[in-house]
Amino acid sequence: MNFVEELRWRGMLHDIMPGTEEELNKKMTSGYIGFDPTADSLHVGHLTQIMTLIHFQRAGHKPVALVGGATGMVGDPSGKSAERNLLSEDVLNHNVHCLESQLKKFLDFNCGANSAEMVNNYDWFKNFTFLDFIRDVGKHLTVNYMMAKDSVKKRLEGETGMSFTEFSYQLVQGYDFYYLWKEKNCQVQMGGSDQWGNIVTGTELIRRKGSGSAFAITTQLIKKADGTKFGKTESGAVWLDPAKTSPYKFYQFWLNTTDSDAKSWIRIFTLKSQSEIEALEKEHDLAPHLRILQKALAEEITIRTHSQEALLTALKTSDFLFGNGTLEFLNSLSKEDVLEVFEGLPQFTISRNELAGGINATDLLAEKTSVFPSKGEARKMISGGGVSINKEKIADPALILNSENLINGEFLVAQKGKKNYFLISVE
RNA sequence: GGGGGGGUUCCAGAGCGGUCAAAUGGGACGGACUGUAAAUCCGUUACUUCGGUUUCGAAGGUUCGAAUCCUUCCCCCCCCA
Repeated sequence: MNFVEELRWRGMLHDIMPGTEEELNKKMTSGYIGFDPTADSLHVGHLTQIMTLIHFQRAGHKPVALVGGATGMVGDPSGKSAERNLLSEDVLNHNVHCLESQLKKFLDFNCGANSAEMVNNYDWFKNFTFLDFIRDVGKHLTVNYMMAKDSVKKRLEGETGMSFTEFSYQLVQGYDFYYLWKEKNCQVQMGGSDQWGNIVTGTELIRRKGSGSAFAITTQLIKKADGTKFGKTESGAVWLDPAKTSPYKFYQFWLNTTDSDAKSWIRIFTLKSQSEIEALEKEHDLAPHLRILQKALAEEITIRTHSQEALLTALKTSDFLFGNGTLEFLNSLSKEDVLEVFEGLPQFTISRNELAGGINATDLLAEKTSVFPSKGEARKMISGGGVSINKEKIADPALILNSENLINGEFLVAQKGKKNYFLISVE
């Protein structure tokens, strides 16, 4: 199965420039996707692009991952309703390094001819002067053409306007494509569907400035069935960096997918074959409450993004927190095992003496620890029946806790709602 | 440079001298139900030692009393040149 067919049956393909598929079938081709360093980690939203590169490589082509040290300085207006804040150079550099090391995990950089490659567009922009740029690049495209782009039109029609900086973004990205086409024979650029305009600016530049041809493929933006934004949870974005989103949270994010989303996502975010997926779906429909699809999805992505060990810890933690999580179980664990189960979950320490004297629940949760931001909120939540200590609901905000409540003589387990656990240990 | 319109609690958006910690909607969080789901219903959504205390771009002022009136400043948007 060729690359484009692969994307097609997985439901990933959004738009493809005529002639692209034929070109890819002819020979090994190199193609790139750009990632702008707007943060110090990629998040799950980037996984579609990562998977696209993986499929590209598996189909025998050469994937190039571009980290936008230069484009990140400008700010892509696509999909943004307001002007962005510029990041400082230090922050950008840091972000670029973080992204590079994350991307390395997903692709094979040492497999001969179609080894993956990593580039940073800052390398070819740092010595490009403004005058050279507007003469050599800007001259080839009209403002009329640039203004017709969706990303620009929306902002012109909108309320907040758009700086010249962001208006220029498409030229900068367009030049990237031109540069890679010229220097590295990179003929295809891929990206999310919101990138179509920017990518086409590149192929246009290649046509006009280089009299060459280049191709474009965009992938579907991931949507949730309920229309809300993909990749966000209560606690913010779901990052690929385990320090920002623990593997347990990461696993949980995927496990909590709705049935209909799971059916499309398992095609997009796993490498399972068509028949494997169909078999899983059949199994899932027979017993939806077992969430076979969600589990398969969560497991494969967690392993790819983190590791087999990280998955095991995530499973163990999930099992305790949502399965047969009893106090006896916790009591039977050693201190180290308890800490492992709670790894990646919020933890607090209080002094043993303080607890020995007795602390009321409100003070403990709002003052001694920051389970709640204020006492008022802690009180309201406790009265509303939303708080448990050691798996037992407490109803009285003034309940006094002391050393006798400790599990293993070390820990208190606080729960806000059902899903939010906090470990409080004494020292 | 000239003219106009704005900045209200997480967001959108009412309020336009006291009855305003501020309508309504959304979001978020919690409860019931459940599959750690969806839908639905209910509750909470500035801080508090529950006496009060700080909020409506910022700083002053008028008033018994201001988010609401005045002055200055900062910021945003639109139009004209």
